[in-house]
Amino acid sequence: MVPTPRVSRGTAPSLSPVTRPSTVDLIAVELRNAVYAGALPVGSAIREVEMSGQLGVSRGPFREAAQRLVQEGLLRSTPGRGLSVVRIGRDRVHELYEARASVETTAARIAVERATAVEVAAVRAAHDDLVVAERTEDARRVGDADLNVHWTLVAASGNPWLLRWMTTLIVEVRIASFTLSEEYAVRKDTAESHVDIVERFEARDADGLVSAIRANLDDAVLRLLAPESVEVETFDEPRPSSAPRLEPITPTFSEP
Amino acid sequence: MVPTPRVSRGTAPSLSPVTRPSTVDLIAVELRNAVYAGALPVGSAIREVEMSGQLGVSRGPFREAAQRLVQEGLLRSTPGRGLSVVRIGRDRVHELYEARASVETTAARIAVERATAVEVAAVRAAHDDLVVAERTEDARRVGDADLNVHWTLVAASGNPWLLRWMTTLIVEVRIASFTLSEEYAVRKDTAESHVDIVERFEARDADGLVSAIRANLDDAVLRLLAPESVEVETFDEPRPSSAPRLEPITPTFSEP
DNA sequence: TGCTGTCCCATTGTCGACAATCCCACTCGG
DNA sequence: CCGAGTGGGATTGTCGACAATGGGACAGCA
Repeated sequence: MVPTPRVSRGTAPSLSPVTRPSTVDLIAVELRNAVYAGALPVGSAIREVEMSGQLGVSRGPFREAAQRLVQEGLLRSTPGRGLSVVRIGRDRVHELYEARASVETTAARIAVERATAVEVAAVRAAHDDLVVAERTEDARRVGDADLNVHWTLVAASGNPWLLRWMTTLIVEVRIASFTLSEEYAVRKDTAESHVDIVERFEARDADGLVSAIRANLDDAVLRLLAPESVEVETFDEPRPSSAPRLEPITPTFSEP
Repeated sequence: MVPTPRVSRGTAPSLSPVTRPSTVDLIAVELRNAVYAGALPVGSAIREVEMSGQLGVSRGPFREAAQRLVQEGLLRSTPGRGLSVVRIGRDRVHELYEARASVETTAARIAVERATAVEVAAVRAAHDDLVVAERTEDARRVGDADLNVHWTLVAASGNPWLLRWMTTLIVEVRIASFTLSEEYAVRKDTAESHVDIVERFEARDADGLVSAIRANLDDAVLRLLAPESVEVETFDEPRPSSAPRLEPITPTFSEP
């Protein structure tokens, strides 16, 4: 599941403005998760009737939500041919990680300066999850937890722009992984260096944290581009369910 | 007019894959330009029937294009209330420029390393335009040219992610300007520091270039947040035409 | 006079339908 | 046997229509 930014009202007035997600929001989240999870294979075409049917909505709202992912660069829209999941091949990995490093290092410096105790704790917690996940040897769980550490760190910066970009980048990293592994595999991307990241962050050591992040990302690029590393674990069953099944959208009136 | 990224095939095979913009693409560009030009005032509601009518399309494609801008953060969609142009007030300017600095400085270092001669020349040309624009004393033209220098520099990095973000950031900077100036003004941003930027870039001096950019952006933030600076020029006529007029979409089969 | 409740209109959210386009399999001719 | 031409089926692109929601004006009551 892709972590999604939550609007956090900084101060606490007596009443905070109520905000509910639109149907398009819900569909977009569902779609993004589907791409992230590999339920929609990279490069594959997306049939609107089928998808919108599974979500329990008509093609109209579905197409609107899809355009959001097109803007994000996760989907591609070819005029007469419809939608398809993008590929991120070898040639683009370097640029992807340049962008990712830019966001993460900037966020790191800001977070070191301004993060609250609970935000620091959140990063630590995300790292704990990663450690637990690593024990399961489940490559996908590890990948999720890995990315979640990075996402949580960016979230700790409190910068909405960086967090928005990071939310998309996470999915693109996964797409790159899928693309390079030739058919729906998730690299077993265990990284020692995450310990450094969390420790440098807790120590509020900006330069050290940036270095740790850079090291981690460089390592990730190497693993990704390593030709058929043995460190890769492939799933015969690419998708959670054989058919790309999306949860139906129900106008949830959720209680906080 | 907002500069839009052009897909540039790096190598030159005998034939490059033909690609044409979808209708949604065209509408999105038109909408983005309208926001950028202030034709759609910040905070104002957007009436779908009116807008789509002016563009000569039905509400369907228009709504799809609008969702792209929602994803960018330029428009806001409130469930029962429809679309409106976002505001970027004092409290968010700092974060906006943090994000902008991240993109621009990263792009700068990459561009210094990898930019070709023509890309360097493009930045120089953009700067020349700025100098010319400054002579006209037209605040909006100066603003356009100013932002275009920065955009061209990011484009010179060749990184699609950075360029995509920059394309949105430019509009958000303009939105911030509109929001803070209380009704459709464009700050007269004299650009001494732009000379440094171009010179450091031409000299391929990465650190110097980054410093120049930082100085320029810090200066811009100060100008923006300076309470009612005298350096501001306000237009009584906020919009190019009194009614937000959008160019009709014609399925252009454009020749390169 | 000030507040509450109600009605109406404008606008949005959603859907189904039609036409245009594209892909694929088949057929025909060299 | 291989290529181009052709037709059918499926899918997308676009539109108009209907129901639902929200905002504002007006009337009623304390």
